[in-house]
Amino acid sequence: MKIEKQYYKEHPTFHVAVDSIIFGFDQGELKLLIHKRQFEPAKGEWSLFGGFVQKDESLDEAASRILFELTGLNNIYMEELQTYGEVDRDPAGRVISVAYYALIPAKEFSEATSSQYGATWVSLKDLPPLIMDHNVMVAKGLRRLKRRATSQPIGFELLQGEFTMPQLQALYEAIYQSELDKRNFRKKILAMDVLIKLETKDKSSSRKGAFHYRFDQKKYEKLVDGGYIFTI
Amino acid sequence: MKIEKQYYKEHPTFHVAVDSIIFGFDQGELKLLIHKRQFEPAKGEWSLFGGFVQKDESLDEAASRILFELTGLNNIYMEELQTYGEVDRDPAGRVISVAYYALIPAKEFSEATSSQYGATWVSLKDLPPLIMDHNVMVAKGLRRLKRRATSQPIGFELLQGEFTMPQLQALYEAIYQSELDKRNFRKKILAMDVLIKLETKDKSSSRKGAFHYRFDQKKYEKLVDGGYIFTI
DNA sequence: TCAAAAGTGTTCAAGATACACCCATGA
DNA sequence: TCATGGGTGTATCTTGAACACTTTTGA
Repeated sequence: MKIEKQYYKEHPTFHVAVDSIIFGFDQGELKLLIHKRQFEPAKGEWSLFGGFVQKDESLDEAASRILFELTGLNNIYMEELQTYGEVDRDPAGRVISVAYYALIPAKEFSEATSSQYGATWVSLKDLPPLIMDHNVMVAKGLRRLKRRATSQPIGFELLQGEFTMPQLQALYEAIYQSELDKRNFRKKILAMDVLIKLETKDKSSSRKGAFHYRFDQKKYEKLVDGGYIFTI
Repeated sequence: MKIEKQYYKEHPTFHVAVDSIIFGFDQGELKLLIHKRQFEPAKGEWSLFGGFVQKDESLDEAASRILFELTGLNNIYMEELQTYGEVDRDPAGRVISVAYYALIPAKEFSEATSSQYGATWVSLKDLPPLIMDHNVMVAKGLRRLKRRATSQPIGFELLQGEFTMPQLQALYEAIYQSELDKRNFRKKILAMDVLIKLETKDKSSSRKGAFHYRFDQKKYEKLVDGGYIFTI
């Protein structure tokens, strides 16, 4: 253990941060969760949610912890997006930042904003300038979201629990920023055969009401294990 | 500058390494460049090419530098793949590793092995066990390569310069590990309209000889800028 | 002259797209 | 009763998949 320690010690160490691109979906719009930075530099400016990795946690754990601390949300779908390591990306010192991308289910949407840290959902259409390279991270996150959406039923992550076909369609329209034909959309989604149609209806947006659906997690996992690739 | 420095200093720092998954293509096979580790722990075991990030370089720069130092190759296509940060992934201490994926053009293939560091090309079919989580990294790199290959003319990175249709097809067959119909393959590739057919022939593999092609970089960039998505 | 790889078109099936009307309901 | 959003089927086009023979040439 001595030789290696010595060899490792010849090399520098760095602060490692995690920044999360948190997408949500509300009122027909795709949104991003941001807040005003609590510390210098750039205190008070718009920023992604982030924080420093600690000694006893993995990167994934750090991302989850920070999301929980700042929004109270747990068990959120997160995945690593990209690591940013330009020498001068942070004016206050060398920080290597691992960007994560996360999807907040609609039902937890409002809870996320009740935090003490001033979390705010902003529409992606009018995203303000963010600190440092955070706008670059968001652009990359959006690209990933779009790609994911074409090959995985990612929509279900954003709409956990019960949802209606028109809601699911609106979500995909928000992601692609284009309109879809509702007959073709239904056909494709139902052809995947991973939805359970419920007896209940959602009447919040029409007199007739739209049937609730639920995502059949077990069926989905079976298909994926069997090598099935979703295309939406 | 004082407040922030103080805030940053409350947080731990980490060794940050770069490990490269280097793909090459030779004799109809997809290969990976590895070597025997030069230092403890796990000295002498098979490992990806890697090293520690230094103070004055970005992650991308570190990856390029390390590739150059260990193989003498420059200007190689590299992109970040994923960052690995499990607490105990390195038995000798906490190291966060950024995995890169790289494609070595066929014509530089043999030069890569002439290094003093014992670089060796191994077929992906019989990959030996690698140290730590390097096998996981390779698996992820392979998935990325396959996906990239379906949506970008990545083959041209691996076959830089002049190549023939049969060579290009062999490359895609190696990536997908399945056989392709040569008529359909030609049709698709030529439909992309980014290849220049040359007058010369490669006669190394048949009496008749196969025409050389070259990738039309400018045409390709124009198409991509115009939003075109390649599908192979 | 023949062996060995290069080169070439057409048919068919499946999947994607375009498109218009009836239904249920509460106000 | 009517305005509003929910729900449904068919025809057409596009795309990918399957498939066999001719050409060139050096040995």
